[in-house]
Amino acid sequence: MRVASFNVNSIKARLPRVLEWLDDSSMDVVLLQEIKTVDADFPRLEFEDRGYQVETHGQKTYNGVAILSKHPIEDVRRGLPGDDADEQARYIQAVIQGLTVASIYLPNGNPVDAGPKYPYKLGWMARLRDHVRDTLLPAETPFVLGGDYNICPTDGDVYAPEKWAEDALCRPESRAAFRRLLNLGLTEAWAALHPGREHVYTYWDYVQGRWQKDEGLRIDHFLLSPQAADRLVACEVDKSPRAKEKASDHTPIWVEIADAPAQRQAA
DNA sequence: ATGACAATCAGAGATTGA
Repeated sequence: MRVASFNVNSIKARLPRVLEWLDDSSMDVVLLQEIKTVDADFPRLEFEDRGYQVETHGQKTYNGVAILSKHPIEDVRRGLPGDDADEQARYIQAVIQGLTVASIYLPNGNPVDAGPKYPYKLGWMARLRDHVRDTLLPAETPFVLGGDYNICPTDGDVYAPEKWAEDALCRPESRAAFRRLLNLGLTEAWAALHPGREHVYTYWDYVQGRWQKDEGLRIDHFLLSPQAADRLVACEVDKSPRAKEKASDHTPIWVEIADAPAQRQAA
């Protein structure tokens, strides 16, 4: 099963781009971030016409996540547990053919020095870790958490690390929180399959020809449970959508998860 | 230090993003 993650930076502004990419790629499941619309205004018919089921967790103007799937979607959960007062739509989870998937839009966190945004980011990461530790891992089932993590795990994931050292995407506290998540026993799919490979990006700012100069950041990731990691066969970044007119500033990343092995017969 | 660019809401310009 192929699962992609794509921060579209507004599903309405990006609809033709996303549809043409869906037609060209062969994804079973697509995790979207920054749909920037409420559920009622999500263009679901266009996706249903292409054979995708649609589940959204939207919000007016900002954030918003969604799951598209060619297979039935079960047990949908909206919102990250741990703070009932948090109204930002950044997490949706579901089960598809026995695989738990989540679409994650982790807070950006800038500015670091002032205001609530950086504490909110670190708090959100702590809540995600709690959810993984207390609910997802104990189930001992395969899961993939895909999305825009707004974290550059290492300096090799940044075009100019010295310029970004104090940014919320690169700060030591941000990277430590990301490692704490991995240290629960998760596998970061790209890093696992492309060890040592640097300067492969999933985001390029619109300004100053960043795309043309390949000055980007790797901030979109897939984190896999042990049961999913055992079945991981591929993880790739598809740069082609970023080159188009009216592109998102992100490009899709996808993983291929092998079918579950047949149950071993009792002796 | 600012703005480079894109999107939203609104119907101009502020806010957000990474």
